[in-house]
Amino acid sequence: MSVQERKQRERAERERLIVATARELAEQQGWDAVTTRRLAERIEYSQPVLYSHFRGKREIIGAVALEGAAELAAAVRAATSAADGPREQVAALARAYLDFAARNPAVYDALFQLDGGLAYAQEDTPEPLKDAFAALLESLGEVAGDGVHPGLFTEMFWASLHGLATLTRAGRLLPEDAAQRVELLVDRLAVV
Amino acid sequence: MSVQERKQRERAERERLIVATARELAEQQGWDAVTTRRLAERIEYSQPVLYSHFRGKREIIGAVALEGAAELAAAVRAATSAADGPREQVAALARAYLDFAARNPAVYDALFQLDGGLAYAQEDTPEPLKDAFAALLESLGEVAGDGVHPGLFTEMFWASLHGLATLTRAGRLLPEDAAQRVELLVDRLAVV
DNA sequence: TCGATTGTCTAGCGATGCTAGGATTCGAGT
DNA sequence: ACTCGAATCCTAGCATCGCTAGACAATCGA
Repeated sequence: MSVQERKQRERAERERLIVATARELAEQQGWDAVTTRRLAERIEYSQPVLYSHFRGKREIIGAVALEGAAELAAAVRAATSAADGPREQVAALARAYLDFAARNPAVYDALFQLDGGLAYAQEDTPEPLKDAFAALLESLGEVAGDGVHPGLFTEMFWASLHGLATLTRAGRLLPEDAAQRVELLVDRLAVV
Repeated sequence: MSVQERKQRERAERERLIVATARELAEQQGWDAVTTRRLAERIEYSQPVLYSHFRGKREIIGAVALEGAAELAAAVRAATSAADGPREQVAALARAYLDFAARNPAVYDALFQLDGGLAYAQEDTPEPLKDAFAALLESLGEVAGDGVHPGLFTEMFWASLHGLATLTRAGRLLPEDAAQRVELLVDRLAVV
């Protein structure tokens, strides 16, 4: 039995290597540079090995996305728990979210821009995605305001952050005033 | 001279045909289906003809984006001018914007998701893009609130709309509550 | 030690964006 | 009216993409 277990371990290890390498390559040179050939070369295996772990490139993107969702949730929770008062918590959340998007553009793309074959906003949505939304909800729900559904408010707030993140990174918004825009957004949206 | 003029006209006409066909194909089957071969076949010319009009696929996307920017600006202005009062103008603007994004997903992608090789937020930004932003600014500047820079406010509002548009269309947000989210956004962001 | 199963690789398919170079058409000048 | 040059267009091909079939080798159970 031990032999099989060792093989399973090695296989899982290789799968992590694939995901980590894909992520690394994407952050370095963008997702366009993440081709199955290059990826295979970097992990020092042949192309078909990738397909014994994932159905295709999409699933690899999806795996990076799930990894990123967990990190995003952790980053948001760390930021909010270190802040005092609802207003400051929300501001910290917004900054942490945008900071994550700016620091991990490829991961953010995998999560929200590319097709990773993941289900969103449904029952069969993977746990890390649900949890990332939950992390937002925890702080944002408290500033939704009277009579406003916390989930709906969170969705709207999240969408605003997402818009700022993507437009800024795509060069549609100048990054200089990013901080001011965040402050303005928090001031208006959060009811304290 | 007349001969040359006729040729120029025909050439311009063919360029319009390329852009219109690319847009049509993208709306029908998505941008992935817009390959140079399919596009060439639809316009009943060979592939290299495309490259005598545009540097490559990117520029074709860019051309569709510029066309879309003009339409978006017109749609926004039509909606705001038909509404009474600042609050209702902003709500109409938001609805018109999201409606445009939902009705013309491929054009919206060309504008804000794909790389059309266009410059944004700079001096050499094409006029239609500047004008689309100006259309937003005209109405949104009035509800920025005291001491808030109208341009900055418009950028933030625009980012929020963009986030709602993209997340909804990508299946990250359920479309059922779209209207509620818009109303909430307008209520919070617009100072009347 | 043998046979079967598992694991991996080489080679190749169809499709992509883009381009070189030849063929054809067309207009200008005599 | 005729020829020649230039503009115009197409055929064919390149490198690369995601993905897969089928051959080969390594490994395990008997």
